[in-house]
Amino acid sequence: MTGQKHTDQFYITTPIFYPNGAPHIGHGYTAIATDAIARFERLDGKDVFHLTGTDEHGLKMKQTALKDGITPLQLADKNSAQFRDLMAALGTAHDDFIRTTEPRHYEACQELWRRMEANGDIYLNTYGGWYSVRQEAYFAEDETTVGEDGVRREPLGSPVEWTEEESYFFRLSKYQDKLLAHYAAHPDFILPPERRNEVVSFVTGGLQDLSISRGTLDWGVPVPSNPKHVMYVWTDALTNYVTATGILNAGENPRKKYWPAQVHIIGKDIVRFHAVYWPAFLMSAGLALPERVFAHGFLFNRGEKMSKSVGNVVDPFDLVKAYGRDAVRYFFLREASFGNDGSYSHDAIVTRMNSDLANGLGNLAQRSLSMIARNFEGVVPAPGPLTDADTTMLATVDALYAKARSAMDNQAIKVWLDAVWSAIGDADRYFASEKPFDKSHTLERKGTILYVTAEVVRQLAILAQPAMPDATAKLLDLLAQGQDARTFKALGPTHRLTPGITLPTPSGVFPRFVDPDAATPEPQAKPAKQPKQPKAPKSA
RNA sequence: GGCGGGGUAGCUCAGCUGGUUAGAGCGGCGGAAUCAUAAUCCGUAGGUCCCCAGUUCAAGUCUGGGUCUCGCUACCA
Repeated sequence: MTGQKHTDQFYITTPIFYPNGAPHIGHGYTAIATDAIARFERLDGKDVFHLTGTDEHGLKMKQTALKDGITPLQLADKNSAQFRDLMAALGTAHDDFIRTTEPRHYEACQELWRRMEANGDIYLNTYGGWYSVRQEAYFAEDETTVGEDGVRREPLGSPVEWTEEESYFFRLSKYQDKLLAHYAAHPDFILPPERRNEVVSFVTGGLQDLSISRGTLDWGVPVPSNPKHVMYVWTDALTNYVTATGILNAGENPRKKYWPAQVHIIGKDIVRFHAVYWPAFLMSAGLALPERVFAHGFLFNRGEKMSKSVGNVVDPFDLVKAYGRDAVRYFFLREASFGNDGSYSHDAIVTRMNSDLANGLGNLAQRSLSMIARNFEGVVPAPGPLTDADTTMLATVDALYAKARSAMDNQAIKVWLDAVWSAIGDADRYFASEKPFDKSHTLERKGTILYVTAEVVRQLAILAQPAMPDATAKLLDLLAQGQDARTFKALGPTHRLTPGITLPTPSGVFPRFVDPDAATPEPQAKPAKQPKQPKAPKSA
């Protein structure tokens, strides 16, 4: 394995989301995964900078705004706020939320442009294509069809005509070999490997120069040397990662130290932009390249792609409302291997909630803590001599950090969680075989078993924090752990649970999910025809 | 067409550089236990590891062929 550099800084980004409409589950998935990674690194002692935001320029925004009778900026304001709300609902702890309509971003984009231009990589030429006046957009030839009337039309039916306009081009072709050399020298630059293969194959096939400005659009960042042109959307959008650090802006910025980023988390649909265009832009501008681009897969609703026409589009806010923030986070992170596609359904979520959370971690905590409460008046017992079973159990949980760390070196989120939950199973077996409830035990032996179990729960809770910040916080409260005792430094044999401390009255941390209606359908956003049964246990 | 992934127990999937009776979770079935949120533990379910042919003392794990499936094959954010 080839982990990342273990510096003390960790700059991680989500893609900036296109607020042309309301957020959907895919946005939520990316945000949750990125947040879990960021939290993990932060707990592991890194100086983390977690960035997210919205990408607000481009033709689509303009068209939607026009249709709604508002300005593009008004549309952006409205929808960008929804993405902020989503982050809040999911409990992400990002450090900055960037909007591409902010002045700092204009400044950075224009500076990047100037540098690429100064390096001789930008030139003016004509861009030709089939243009639809109505759509204000170009279409590839194979997207268009010639009707019986002899008129060529784009997919939505408006006529197109061959149009050529001035456009600035970026000499992408110049970077083919440099990119290939970079991929070769940094085998983990693009993960997972399947995505890397696709990119290498694409680049090997030859690169054409890229049209990076539009003269027919006014909703974007103006080209410095020619304000009649606006930067093409990817030139604008990708730059956000650099903007947020301030390295292309005038003045001091304590975040300048964060570039280059350790990892860009993206969906697999935008790999090329991040793994080809973006590094080429950066090379041209003389900036360092991010260490890694990690492309995750998609989550499908019961294995089917979400689509408005099928009517299985799920609102992430509804999901959080129905199952709770932590459960949704945990499910998304555990269910699918990060990088592969996965699927979700009401049944699958409920199974995870009940099996892994309520019956797993929740039950383990409850069965041990309630016995400490009853048998030791809530005071953590001092362990007596340890048996082989005790030391084995402790060794198992002590080994967890190393496993989690090496998994997360490659953003293998599921591997990390699998390891933690595997230890929960071990702890249940330990508990069942040592039987602290057995009447024949001395009080000391009983206390030892409960001590060991509570210590295991403590470490499990610390390790599970990045996935479920709320529930684990409660769990650590139940173990009377101070804030300073919750980082990964507190893992392992050197930071055992302190005997003699008094614990609060234990209470359940992971509620069982009980269907209000046995016949509850999948978590689909229903077309309004069926009256919806409230699924949230506590909603009216 | 080219390139790249996949096809393993009812379901979802692990199986690294080839090596004893092929694993986990969920579900099903049968026991045990009673600390715990009707939670937990144990046993079991007897799977042609897609098919064919090879290499090898030995292949799910390598080679060739076939088949099914998915992704990429440039300006859509």
